Amino acid sequence: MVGRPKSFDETEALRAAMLVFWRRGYEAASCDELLAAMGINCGSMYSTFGDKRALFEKAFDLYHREVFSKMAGIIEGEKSPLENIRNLVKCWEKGMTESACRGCLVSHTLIEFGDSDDPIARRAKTLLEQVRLAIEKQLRAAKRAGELGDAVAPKDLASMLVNTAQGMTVMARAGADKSTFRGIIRSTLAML
Amino acid sequence: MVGRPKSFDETEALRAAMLVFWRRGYEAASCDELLAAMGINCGSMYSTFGDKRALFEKAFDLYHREVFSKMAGIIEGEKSPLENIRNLVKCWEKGMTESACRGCLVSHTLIEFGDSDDPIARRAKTLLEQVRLAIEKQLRAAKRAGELGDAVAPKDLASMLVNTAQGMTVMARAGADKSTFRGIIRSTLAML
DNA sequence: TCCATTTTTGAACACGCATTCCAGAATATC
DNA sequence: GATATTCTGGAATGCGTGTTCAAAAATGGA
Repeated sequence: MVGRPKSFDETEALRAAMLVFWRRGYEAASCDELLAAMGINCGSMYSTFGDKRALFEKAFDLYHREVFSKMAGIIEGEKSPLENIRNLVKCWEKGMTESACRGCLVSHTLIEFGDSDDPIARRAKTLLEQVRLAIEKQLRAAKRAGELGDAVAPKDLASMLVNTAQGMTVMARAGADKSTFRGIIRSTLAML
Repeated sequence: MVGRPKSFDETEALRAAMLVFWRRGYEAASCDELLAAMGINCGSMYSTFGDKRALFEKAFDLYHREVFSKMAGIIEGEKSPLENIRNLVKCWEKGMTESACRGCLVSHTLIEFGDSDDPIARRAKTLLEQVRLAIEKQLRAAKRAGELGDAVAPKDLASMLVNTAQGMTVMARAGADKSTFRGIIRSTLAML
């Protein structure tokens, strides 16, 4: 390989872009803002990632790998089924009270692209459904193990938990403070 | 007053615009789409409402009056405090399963304007906080009346209920079906 | 040192979309 | 019927923002 070497790390730039999309959503993230965060200029971005949309999809991939894989690991954790779900909820609390990027990129994507038949919307929907299914599976196991009352419907509860996570994205935009999130989490844990 | 009379009903046009904003959000609602729904053209719109932003604020007002006032009425209903809150949750279910415009205009507004110090964002935040407070008030009354267990924290539960409503806006964009919403509602009602 | 190759830089471009503008149309008053 | 006034239609405008492009810069190999 000959020629001028890249002056930036591709993955680091992508991560910086992901953080901007995470905070701002797709539309609101202007190229200027993205490029400033990535520390490169448009030429480099376009030759490396394609265009804004392609960059977003790669950022979405990264989010998928880093954030959702971590979540899947917690759901399929080593403790008892119910304890794993409780840990998931606690992990959400952490994300909402400690991280600078609060909320969820997937929620943003759904709000922005949800009513179109855009492929990225379908991906986001699938992702959500996978999480719901993983939670439901554990709740069923918890029920079998007697950790959960007979009256509880695993599917309903799983939908509700996913819904709670989505809600907190909006609440984060609403400027909800830490104590609000702690209250939401406390109430949620009270069901488990 | 002399001159050519308006060929459209102002309130009806505004309501049509509100429905578009409700479905699409502010940015995604193009002028073309708005004008088509309103049944007028840009000249009439600009002379009547100002510009797109002013139109949005008037639509937000209308939403505030029609949707949130109705909600406030349910919260301060005639039944017992807890029953009122249960009715509110059931009303949400109705909104998510029956209405063509699912989700909440306020949630959209928060997602789009939440991280700016835009006045419209502040209005949306205030609105949400008012609802939370109204719910909390009823939950306190319910607790005093012995309708609610001692372990329940009214503030936490109120935050959680508001959060649930916000979540369903995202879920609606995620194309969640009626049974999903019914499940969420069932799980929520199980706490009350 | 010179060439081939790839990346960087930032100004120029293109395009969509909100907005404006004005000629024409509809009404009330005189 | 003439005039003043207000509304309508749609083409034209302007602006913001994503995208392109060409020249300059940085490397390895001959």
